[in-house]
Amino acid sequence: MKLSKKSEYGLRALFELTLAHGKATLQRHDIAARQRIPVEFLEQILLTLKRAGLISSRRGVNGGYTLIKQPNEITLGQVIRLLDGPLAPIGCVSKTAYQKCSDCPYANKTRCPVQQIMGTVRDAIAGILDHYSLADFAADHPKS
Amino acid sequence: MKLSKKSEYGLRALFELTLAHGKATLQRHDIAARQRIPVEFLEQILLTLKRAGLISSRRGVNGGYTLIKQPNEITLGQVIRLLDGPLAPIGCVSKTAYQKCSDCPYANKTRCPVQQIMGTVRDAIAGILDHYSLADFAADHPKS
DNA sequence: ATAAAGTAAAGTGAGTTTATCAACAACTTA
DNA sequence: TAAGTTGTTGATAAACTCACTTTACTTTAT
Repeated sequence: MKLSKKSEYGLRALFELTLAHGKATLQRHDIAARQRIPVEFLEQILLTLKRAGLISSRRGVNGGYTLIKQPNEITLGQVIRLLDGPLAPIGCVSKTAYQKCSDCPYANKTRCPVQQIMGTVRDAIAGILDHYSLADFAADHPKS
Repeated sequence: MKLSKKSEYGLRALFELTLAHGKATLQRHDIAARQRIPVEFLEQILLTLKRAGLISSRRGVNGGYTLIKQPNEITLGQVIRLLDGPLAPIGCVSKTAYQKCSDCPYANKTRCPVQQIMGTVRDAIAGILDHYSLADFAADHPKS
């Protein structure tokens, strides 16, 4: 049930970009310094966020990164799925990346006891994370 | 946000033991066969469940494992914590195994944006898993 | 005594996480 | 256009975790 550093850093980076949204572009070392993230690792993360169309970057002297979508259009759920994979604790209850469990004795037959409760957990997690956007994220922490 | 195989197998094993509760003791290969778990791995799991006082075992010819507590006294949350560690997605929001995040720029200062939302997630997960017992687990699947 | 069963710890191979590094491409300003 | 700054990409790798496996006991019933 763990969130990876990758996702954590990704969220922190997007938090900074949200605070700067509409005001400034941030360079990787700014983000890295403010959130204490290893720069090279951060690059990797920013790259996948860019490929996913969440942020854009400008090279050259006054370059840096900017949010490309509105903060309220990006949910934490999206971000974590992007960086960490499905939210579901177990493949067979994932809605965005369903995977049949190959070895399970209940597969394709009757309902599986584990599957049932984990489905509930998944819904709870997704319910929170898919309804919490970067805008909410930043709104809770106006200063800093 | 993943549940390990260890926890999954542990839950399945306890499910079988719950069904047999009061009726029979189960041997490791019975459990393994019914739930398709590698026997040797299962042993390891049963051992930690035993050390934690959830089950007891008898050696020798007609040995096997039995639930030692009442099914409604064991929650899935307990089991998963035992086998997988804290439910919290991030150490600094765990209630049973709190860990200060060393590198976080918000540590000890103001509230951390990530910490806040992850706290909510933790509460949701724990809320479900700590109120769902083996008894509920088995009640939902009377036959099989 | 012996065979069935559980106990315990260490080992293993594959994969993931968390980075680091180097070379390159592109952009900006002077 | 040259110099300098920044982003892009891919390779590499240490450390760790996962999911078992192996090996070597110890206990118990018959």
